[in-house]
Amino acid sequence: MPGRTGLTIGKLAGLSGVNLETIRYYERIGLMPEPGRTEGGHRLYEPAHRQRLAFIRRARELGFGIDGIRALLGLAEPHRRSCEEVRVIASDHLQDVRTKIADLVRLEAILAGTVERCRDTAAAPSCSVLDLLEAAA
Amino acid sequence: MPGRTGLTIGKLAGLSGVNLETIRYYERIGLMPEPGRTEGGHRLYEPAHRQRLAFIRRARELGFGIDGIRALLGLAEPHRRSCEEVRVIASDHLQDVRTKIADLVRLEAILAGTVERCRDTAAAPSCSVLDLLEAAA
DNA sequence: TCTTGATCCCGTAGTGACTACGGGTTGCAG
DNA sequence: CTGCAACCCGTAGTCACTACGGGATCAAGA
Repeated sequence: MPGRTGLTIGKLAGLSGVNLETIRYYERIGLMPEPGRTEGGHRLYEPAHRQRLAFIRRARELGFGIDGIRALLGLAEPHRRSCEEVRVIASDHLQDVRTKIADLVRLEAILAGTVERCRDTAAAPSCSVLDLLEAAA
Repeated sequence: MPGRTGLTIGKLAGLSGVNLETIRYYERIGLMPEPGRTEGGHRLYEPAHRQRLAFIRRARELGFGIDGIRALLGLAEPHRRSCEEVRVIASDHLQDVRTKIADLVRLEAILAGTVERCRDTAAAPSCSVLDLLEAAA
């Protein structure tokens, strides 16, 4: 009887660094397949599940959204791993990341300059941060 | 009877560039004070509301969260505008922004390198993006 | 004055990607 | 065989909105 093999969800969570509740969530939304169960109904995961979860985790760390990961997982199937399609998804995401960086860098310059002025005029009657926020558009 | 003055919520939304539903949301969560009403119950906004909403909008654009804005609004009261407290909030936020930038820049390097390799090996048997995601931890 | 159509009302539910809670069941070590 | 950790499931909460729906109100034109 091969029913004894497999990791419990808690063990998988510990090994993968993914929250237990998050694993169940991934199952609910169809990102992780339903694993086998013990007689009592506890989930039992096999190595393939662990690999898939690791893939998902790394993709999340790289900032891919759930839909992007779903697409990547589809393309990662052994038989039709179309590098071109994968590259499109990844470079779209790369573009998003670059846009976000540019936005944040602009923000950083504004905030840093304003906070710096604020420090200089610590005893001054007005606050440069509030001035920034209150300035007429 | 001074009940005629004021902007409707739609006008305020148009002038401020803040979504009408968002203005009502700000009122629900206590970020915007309740305005006066017409006899029929429509909101009527005065210049002070418009200024406060502009403040909120600019702070949101700078990435402050609702709680941060709430704190800033408290400190922006005319009598006790403590520049020091304001500076603390703003520089905390600045630190968050810098951390986010650093994370995204790391991400960008990984993605850009991988996508580039992917382009090079367009006809190769494996895909560098998938390799990245599938690599043993 | 009446009608029409734009605007506004309110409450509720949905978004993304989880996280937390609570009350009940199962598994396993001692 | 007992006790308690781990697991089950469904639901609700998070953040900062956005969308929807069915009804009321407003202002302008005929």
